[in-house]
Amino acid sequence: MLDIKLIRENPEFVKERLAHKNFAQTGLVDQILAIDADRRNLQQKLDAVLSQSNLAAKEIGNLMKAGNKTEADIKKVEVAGLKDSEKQLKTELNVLEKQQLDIAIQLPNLPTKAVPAGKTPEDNEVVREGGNKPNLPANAQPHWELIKKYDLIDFETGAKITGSGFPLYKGKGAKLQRALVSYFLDYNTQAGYTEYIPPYMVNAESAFSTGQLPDKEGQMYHMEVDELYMIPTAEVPVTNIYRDTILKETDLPVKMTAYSPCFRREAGSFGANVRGLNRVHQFEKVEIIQLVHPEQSEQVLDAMVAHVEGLLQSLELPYRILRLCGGDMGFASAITYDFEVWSAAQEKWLEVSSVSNFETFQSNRMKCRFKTAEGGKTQLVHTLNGSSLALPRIVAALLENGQTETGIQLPEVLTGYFGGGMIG
RNA sequence: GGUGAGGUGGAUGAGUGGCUGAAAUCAACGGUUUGCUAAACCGUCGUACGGAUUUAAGUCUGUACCGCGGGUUCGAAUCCCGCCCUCACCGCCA
Repeated sequence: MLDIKLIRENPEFVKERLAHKNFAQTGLVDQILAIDADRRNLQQKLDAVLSQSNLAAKEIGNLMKAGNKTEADIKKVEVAGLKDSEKQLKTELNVLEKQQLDIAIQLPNLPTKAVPAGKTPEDNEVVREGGNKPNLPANAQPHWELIKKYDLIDFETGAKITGSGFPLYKGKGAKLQRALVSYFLDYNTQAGYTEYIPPYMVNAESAFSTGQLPDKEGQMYHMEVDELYMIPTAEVPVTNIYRDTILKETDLPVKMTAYSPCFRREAGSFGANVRGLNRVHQFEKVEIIQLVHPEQSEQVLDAMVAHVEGLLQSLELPYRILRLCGGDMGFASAITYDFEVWSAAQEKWLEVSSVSNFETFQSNRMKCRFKTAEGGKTQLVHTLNGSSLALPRIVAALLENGQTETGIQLPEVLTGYFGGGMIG
């Protein structure tokens, strides 16, 4: 959520940045300003009335104590008139506050100046590429064939148990998941991230704080009976650890990592893009999250990008890093880097990580602040997060890129976790 | 699911209608003392939304908030109603 003070003080800047994000309804900015002005005006009136009745109540109390009942009764009649306008003003104020909030939550985060202009994925900027694309034999197979060949995942039975997009991992396939999760968590904790196992369902308040509600309502599984949502990412429960808190400046940065299954309805997807592991409703992911001092967030973002890049390098996968253009970025993000790995057999790039700086967008919703060491002022922290990493497409790339005549060659770094270097 | 108890500031915890935005203690922060540490002593120590003033840090000021929402009353942390949550015991269960 954008800070109303920023909108108030710099509306033209806000509009310009929203346009950069390809957000059409810049008229909302003028609307919210008008409502904000009315709201403040009304609050002043209400406060004045409340102040009067507070004073009157005190006087009545004193009169009663002095035994002057007649005077007190006269006062009471006076106050009765105030109560009516109090009630009316309160109602009006509530309406305006609600209207203001309604608009505020429709406004996406502002992109930073580093974000390239553009509307579609084609406009994303390739920051750099790394790793080597393998030379596969002519008969190289896509991962869904390899999965069958080595009996790693049973999609059909998963569909029988639950529905399509709920993979049933089996044997070495299951073990590879476990190996990857363990390796990723170790890699993250060695970099100073504290490991968590969060709840996998969250309440509406948590989903609102990180920006999933109301923007992505339809993308989450929703337990209506208990009014809970299955998490689409560990980002939601883990970031919410610090909802409604005021940290000390010395507590920053807070670095957290968590493995969780992720649940996504992805109602809109179809076609070849959903083959195999390319797009599923339930998948495993290890997430990294940081809460940092606003002055640090830019360089922390770079550090997190480097962190994820190092992880991909250790997996010996060919990858590239994209800086997303304004139009392709998420609602809550100020700047996002996407990581893609090269799927050799499908001959296309698969997104495996998304690292974002949300600046104060989430913390403003969450009311996560810190007190400065000097002056003791409270201000909003910056939040950042990224996948480190999402498993399915990593597995797809590992299988496709590692395929040989004799089996699938895994990167060296996994052999200890997997208990061997080959599948097959 | 049943029964009982309870939700007050960072923590413990007092407060049953006006003197309470809230005692006290602890923690934290600043200072004095000290060779260093500790102790002792002094001081500071909630948040949000507004307003005034200041170049600004700030200062002054209004309102709201004692789990959440509503009600009674001139006046509510305190009384009433609904909801949520926590704890204990029982039941069920990995």
